[in-house]
Amino acid sequence: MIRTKLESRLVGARKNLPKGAKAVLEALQKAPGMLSARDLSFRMKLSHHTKEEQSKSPGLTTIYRSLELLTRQGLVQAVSFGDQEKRYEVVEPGCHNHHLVCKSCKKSIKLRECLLASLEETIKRDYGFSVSEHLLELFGTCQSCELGTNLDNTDRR
Amino acid sequence: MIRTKLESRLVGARKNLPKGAKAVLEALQKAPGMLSARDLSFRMKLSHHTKEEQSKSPGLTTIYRSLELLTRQGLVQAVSFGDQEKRYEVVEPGCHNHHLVCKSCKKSIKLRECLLASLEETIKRDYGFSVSEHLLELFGTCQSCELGTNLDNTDRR
DNA sequence: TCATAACTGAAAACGGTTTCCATTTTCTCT
DNA sequence: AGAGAAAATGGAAACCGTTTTCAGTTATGA
Repeated sequence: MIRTKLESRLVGARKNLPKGAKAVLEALQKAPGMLSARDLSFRMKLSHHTKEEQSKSPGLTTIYRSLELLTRQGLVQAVSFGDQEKRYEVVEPGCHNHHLVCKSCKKSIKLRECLLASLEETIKRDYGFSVSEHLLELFGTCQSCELGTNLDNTDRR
Repeated sequence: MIRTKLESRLVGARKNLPKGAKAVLEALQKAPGMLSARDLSFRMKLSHHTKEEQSKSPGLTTIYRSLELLTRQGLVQAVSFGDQEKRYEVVEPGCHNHHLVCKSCKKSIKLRECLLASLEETIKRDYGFSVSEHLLELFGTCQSCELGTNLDNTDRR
């Protein structure tokens, strides 16, 4: 069977990811929240133990490339908070999340559903505009920070 | 009367803006849409005619500082589309806008009202989270691009 | 008018991301 | 298994928007 690598990826999807991308996906799955590329690189190095092993974890370039690939495949979502740095998280294939980001403890809560899905037809009606993508992140204070009961200072984005 | 410059700014608000900030605000008011800092710098230079005058238009540093000041005062809004570059636009003091950004003609339409205002109490109820800020931009295709009737190619962001 | 605070701009630093390019790994077909 | 092609990789450099630094200028208030 003649089939380019690109083609088999489209068929096999996440089965035949390059080694680097697999490693990135795994690291991202283990992570407690969203990670920047640099965070990822750091965590992946730590998860190896000997110095030799550490040198085996993918370089930043590969991490960026893998994130791009995984994002294209819909396995990972890039999240932008309006600052320079993008964060990444694993998603249900093809789905996306929005977040409540606590400005105090920096933790983020995933919204259980996309608030905009229903609004997009209203927009089509009112503005004649077909929405295909959107950016939505909410910032504020989470319950435990508001009540002062939050004892966990982990900066867990 | 003893009053620091900072204090009088808080009182006089937009009256006694520094020269650079005034110029930036004016340029932003004249602009057809959102402008990046670099766009602004470019346009401000063009709006002066002789070489000598051009050298009088504020440098990039001052532009960034002015934008920061104007944003703090609520006269200008920084808009993030999830890419590197921030764009700025004049707003009704203290208000904010969201946009429908056409991926084809790059023009953006201001939403007539904030779609989230009503949702924020739902969020408080469902998640115990108090939203104080949010990021919302919508991307897709505007009516004239969809119908193929858009003859205007101006990249007017 | 003098002293101080505010403002400005050029250049350098910065931080996240992308590109370049030479090397290594993996795949595919015999 | 082996040869040749395609894909993947990593370090260094480039990039790009933004911020900082610092020295000089301008405005303000007593």
